[in-house]
Amino acid sequence: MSVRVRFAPSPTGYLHVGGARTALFNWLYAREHGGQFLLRIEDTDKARSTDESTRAIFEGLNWLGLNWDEEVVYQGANLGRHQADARRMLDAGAAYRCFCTPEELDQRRKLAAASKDAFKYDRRCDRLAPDEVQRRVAAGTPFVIRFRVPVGDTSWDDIVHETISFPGKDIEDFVILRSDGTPIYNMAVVSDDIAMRITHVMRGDDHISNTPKQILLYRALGAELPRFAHFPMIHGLDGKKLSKRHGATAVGDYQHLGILPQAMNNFLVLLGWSPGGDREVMSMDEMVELFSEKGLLKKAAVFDTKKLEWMNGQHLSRLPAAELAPLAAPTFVQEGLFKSGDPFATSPEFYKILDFVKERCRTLSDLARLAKPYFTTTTTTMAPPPFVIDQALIDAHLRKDAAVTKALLTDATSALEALTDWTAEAMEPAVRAVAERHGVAAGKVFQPMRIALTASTVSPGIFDVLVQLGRDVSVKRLKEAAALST
RNA sequence: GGCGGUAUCGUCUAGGGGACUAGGACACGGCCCUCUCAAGGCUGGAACACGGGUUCGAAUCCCGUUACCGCUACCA
Repeated sequence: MSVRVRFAPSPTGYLHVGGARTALFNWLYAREHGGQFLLRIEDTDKARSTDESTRAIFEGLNWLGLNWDEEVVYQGANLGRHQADARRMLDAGAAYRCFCTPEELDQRRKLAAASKDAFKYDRRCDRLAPDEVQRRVAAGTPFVIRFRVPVGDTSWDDIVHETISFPGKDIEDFVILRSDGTPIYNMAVVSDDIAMRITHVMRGDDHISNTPKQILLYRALGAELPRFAHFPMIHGLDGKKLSKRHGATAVGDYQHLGILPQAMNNFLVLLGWSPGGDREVMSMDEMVELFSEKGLLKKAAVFDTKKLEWMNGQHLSRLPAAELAPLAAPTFVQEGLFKSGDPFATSPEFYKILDFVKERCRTLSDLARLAKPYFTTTTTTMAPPPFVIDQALIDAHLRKDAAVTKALLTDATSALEALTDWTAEAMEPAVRAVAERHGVAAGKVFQPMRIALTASTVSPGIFDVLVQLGRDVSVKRLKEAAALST
């Protein structure tokens, strides 16, 4: 039978990195087995669910490239089936009506807590005489439907944990249908997973204690059991469950921080899974190729953004410019370097700039910042950004030892202008000779030149910068800087 | 409290009874490269939670303890 897995988030917030990791594992598992990866929105908690969250989940998944098969299933649309399944269990005697009110239950729970006893529903309503039950139903007394947990242990062979077992005595008769007729989580999930013909239920291990209940429901419904896999949680740096306190936790946050989707996936896939050996940086294709349930880990992992950034830098510098360009374009648009849809975003000129600076970047923001000085010609939608050197940089690099710096800059410029070949090979000896003539280290010329040419203390090798900028722009900037150096 | 899960450097992890003087990566420090910053190379510090077994031999298997995490709703 073909593998069918699903990612089933509730739309109560943005797509969390933990959820994204669960989605990724499911997606990878489906790809590994040539199966289907389905998406189900668990929107049965009307109070907390929002359309905005649903959209955010779609966006997050799309950005990560975790495309799903078939139509999205909205749990709320299946209310009728959930009720029918609960009803079926009631009719078959696997469940019973419970007339205890939430207030009564709450009180009994508190009582149990006070005497340090574990609270468990005492089944009093299951002992009601049939005619009493009928009388209360006829009288319109509100009731919930409770599942009658059978005696005996419930266990399963978990894909990541191997055998997990729960004694029947520790599972209470749980509610499957509320007094307003809506299903409780476990009921809805099982009903939907059966209807969607899910073969592998793979989720966070915070669902381990739900699993025996769900297994019981499958049995009562006469359905075949799926295989279960429970992935470890992702924690913050302090070892606690990842939350807002830890800063960015939504995948969208990382997208805006300039993280590449493949780097995000690569980082996430290593939280709870290992290909074995020393393998770390992988493309999506390699992840698909390498992924296997064999490497699934049991231990909770800590989300370390430092490593994510490093990972992003690795992907950034390995990606061919043509592939990087569409991912980077939105950041350049945001930085005002060209407008959305500008053909420049797919031009060889842009690719050349990207290849020129990408190696020294960790995020897309770094990329845009470092690339800016090389936007020297008009794109089809924007004029080149104004070239201005920060006053602080001028003071620190151009006006310190102003006389010397000015002479160095002027002489270097003349030497360069005299060159017939505008190549790094021709420039280097010429500029070094200038430094030598002034009796200073070559770096004394290079750094002011760097400021002059890029308005930054950071750039690729200075002669490569000169080549990239071209003769006219280079000479112009050099002369402007020399003028500033007084 | 009850039940369940987990336990290798600060973090992600390799390891599956002898290959372990426990390997790699991030982070941190040093050195090299070098015109800056990255990248890269070399290098330093840094871990098998504890206690019992089993075994000739345990990071690896078993038991217990401890710690941490999760669940314990007419939430999902």
